[in-house]
Amino acid sequence: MIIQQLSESTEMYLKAMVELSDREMVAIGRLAERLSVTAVSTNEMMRRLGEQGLVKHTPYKGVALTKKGREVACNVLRRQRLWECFLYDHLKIEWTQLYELACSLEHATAPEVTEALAVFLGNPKTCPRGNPIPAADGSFVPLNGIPLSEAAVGATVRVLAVNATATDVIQHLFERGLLPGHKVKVVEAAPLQGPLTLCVDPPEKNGAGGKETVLGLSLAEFVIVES
Amino acid sequence: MIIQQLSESTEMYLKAMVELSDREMVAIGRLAERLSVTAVSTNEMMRRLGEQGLVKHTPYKGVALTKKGREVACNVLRRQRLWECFLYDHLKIEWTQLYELACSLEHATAPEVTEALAVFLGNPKTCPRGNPIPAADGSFVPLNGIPLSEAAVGATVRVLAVNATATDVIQHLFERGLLPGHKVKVVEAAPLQGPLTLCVDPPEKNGAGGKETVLGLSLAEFVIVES
DNA sequence: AATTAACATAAGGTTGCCCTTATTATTGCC
DNA sequence: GGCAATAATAAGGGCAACCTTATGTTAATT
Ligand SMILES: [Mn+2]
Ligand SMILES: [Mn+2]
Ligand SMILES: [Mn+2]
Ligand SMILES: [Mn+2]
Repeated sequence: MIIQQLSESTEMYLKAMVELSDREMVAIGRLAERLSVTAVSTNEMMRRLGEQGLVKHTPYKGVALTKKGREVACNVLRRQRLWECFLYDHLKIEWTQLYELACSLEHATAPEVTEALAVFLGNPKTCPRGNPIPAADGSFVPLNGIPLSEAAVGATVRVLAVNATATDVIQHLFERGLLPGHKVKVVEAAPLQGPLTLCVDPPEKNGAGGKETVLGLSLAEFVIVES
Repeated sequence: MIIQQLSESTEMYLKAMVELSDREMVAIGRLAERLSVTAVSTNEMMRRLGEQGLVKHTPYKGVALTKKGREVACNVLRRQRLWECFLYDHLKIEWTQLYELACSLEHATAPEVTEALAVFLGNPKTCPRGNPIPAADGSFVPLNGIPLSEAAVGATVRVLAVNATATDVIQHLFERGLLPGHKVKVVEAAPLQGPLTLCVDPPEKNGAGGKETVLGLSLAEFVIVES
């Protein structure tokens, strides 16, 4: 099987699919929204990727990655998360910028570089945003957590990962202390899909005495906490 | 002055110009050849870059970088050579692959990353291929050397840099020991633009007892030696 | 069963960057 | 001064990714 170079666009569509829902079907609309592209463009692209055997599109149901597509997608994830480690640990880049900066590098990284980088970093298992780094063969253990938006009111949970991709969203979460390792107590959930009221604390503390903050439910979806 | 993101193509044209002849005019044909693109395409591109104020095209004379264009070009060079240092010194990537691998990364590197990388590397002045690394403001001291193809017969000179960009050419030169620091004695130059006969030695030696090799003149142009 | 939101598809466009082929212009050289 | 190489320009295309606007189609909801 000859693996030709895939375009940045192609890689981003595949990565978005695996990020949105590993192994399940993804609605074209969700994909389009995530990539800031119209649904028509996404449809076109899914046709092209279908022809290349990277995705399977079931009209009116959604798209799913094929085995080959998932391999590519996981490899993109690997590259992006390895770069996040490097940027954070060695270049001291701000946490909020990691996703965006690594998202450029990921498409310009040859396999030799990816693997040498992994060795250089000591084969890390997790990126600074808390997500697992797929192995060279694409395998990885998915996080065993739930979105903060689904945590029980009154519970105190630890943040495992932050899944947002837009830098302004990441910034917003960061400013409220919502980073991996921090403890969060869900003080209150406003009715009718209203915002959450939270107490957020650094790791040592317990999410009770910390600063209180209000977080929209759609943003809380990006924060993965232990279940 | 708002600096919008320039395309990879644009950056490569500008970089090729500064590599071919800093501050002098470059013939469209030479540029086209270097980039493996037709002269017509190069002409088109020069029109576009002209409209953006990055180059000045004087028909039948050649193209030259504007001040703005040269700034961009030097910044691309900086990124590429910093990456070469990282790939070589920290990732232990093979010397022959450095140019190609760094040439991808250079276009995906934001200013924050470039500067943090420079700090991480200790602000190196030279890349593993021997070329100077422009400072953040674009300034750099050009190498004070001549192409090996212009060295006097009988002379023993030290290699300062290797300027080739095609990996197979770099490989060819590498196999013959033509790397920065090595000593070369020009044993003979065949007449009528014929090949050079060389003795190449590692740094300690003196380019006399080393292995003898024959090198085409067009390849010898890529090897910069002290003048 | 009808309605509606989401989705699919068709059609027509744009932009960037590449190509070929043909024609014209310039320049350096014999 | 004429010739050949080089360069420029014109014209016509291709392809990947995007877009809008319109028109069907499906499926979930009432
Ligand atoms: Mn990306
Ligand atoms: Mn490049
Ligand atoms: Mn069309
Ligand atoms: Mn045209």
